[in-house]
Amino acid sequence: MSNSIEIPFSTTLMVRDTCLCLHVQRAARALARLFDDALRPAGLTNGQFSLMMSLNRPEPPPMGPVAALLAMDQTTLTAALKPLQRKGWVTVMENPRDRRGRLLSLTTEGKAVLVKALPIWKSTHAMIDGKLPDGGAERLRQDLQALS
Amino acid sequence: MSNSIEIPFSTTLMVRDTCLCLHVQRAARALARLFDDALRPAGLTNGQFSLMMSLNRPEPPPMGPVAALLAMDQTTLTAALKPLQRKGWVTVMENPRDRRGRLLSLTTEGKAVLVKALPIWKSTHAMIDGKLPDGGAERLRQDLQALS
DNA sequence: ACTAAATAGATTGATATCAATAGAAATGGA
DNA sequence: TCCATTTCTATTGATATCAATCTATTTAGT
Repeated sequence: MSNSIEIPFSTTLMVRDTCLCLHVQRAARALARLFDDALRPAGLTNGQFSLMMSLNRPEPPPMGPVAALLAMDQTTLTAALKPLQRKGWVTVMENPRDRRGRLLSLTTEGKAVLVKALPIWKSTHAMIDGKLPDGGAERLRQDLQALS
Repeated sequence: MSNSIEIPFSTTLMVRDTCLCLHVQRAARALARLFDDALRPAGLTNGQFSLMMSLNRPEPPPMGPVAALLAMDQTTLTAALKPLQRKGWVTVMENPRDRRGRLLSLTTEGKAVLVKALPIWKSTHAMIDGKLPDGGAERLRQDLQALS
């Protein structure tokens, strides 16, 4: 038979070494683990920290803009809010101006958790920032933003 | 009372704008959606494509090195293999040299799926590559690797 | 050979992610 | 006002992710 079509190993190596999607997913997993480990004493994951920090605003935002800011699906946001609500750190209330919508806000306890997490974020971020050359962080942020 | 401690909004904006973890997670989600959409006709997600491509080797690798290459937890790899095994694209066999371990290999059908997916990857990757300035892709890969 | 330590994966439980779909409420046009 | 459309969110089902824990096997020290 021998009618099987194969991709040469050299092509595999090329894809592995160049695929931006793979490189970003890989870095995302590594950074998530790093921040999850660091933030664990505060009781937060990296995603929960980012979400709660994005809720620390003068006015409670609706879900749509928050999901867009985090570049996540709205259904993902709905799910991500559940554990934070259970812990009493986030409040989800009906928007009186538009009863389809919800308004998200931090509770006093939620704000206290963020206060505890902030210095951890600062030191962890400074650590990974130091792994990049001067100006590398800003360059990286711009490159990543260009992909979105 | 007013004993609630708050983080100033300016700090929130600073964290949002500078957090490399958030920027990488955000880009990871956006890129995953982009490649998932593109690869859907081939029946693969971006992660499945990367995993199967990494199995396209002369010798079937054990799980550990594959998980390390993809920077993912070994338990994640175990779970990710399940749907691919069910579809008959990947074979997981006991390593005769070390009966604790497994050897991963693509089936003929799995290789055929990869062949179908490769041109989709190429065009999609060229498209996002074009969003970066000249030399930006290589720079980005190096910056991301420095974080891992 | 025997046994303690190390290693390779699997399982469980919790959260994260998104597509597809459904529901409720607001909006706009007739 | 009425109805079709749009908008905002929730639910379901599938996969992805990791920590904690477990089993089986190999390796190393004796």
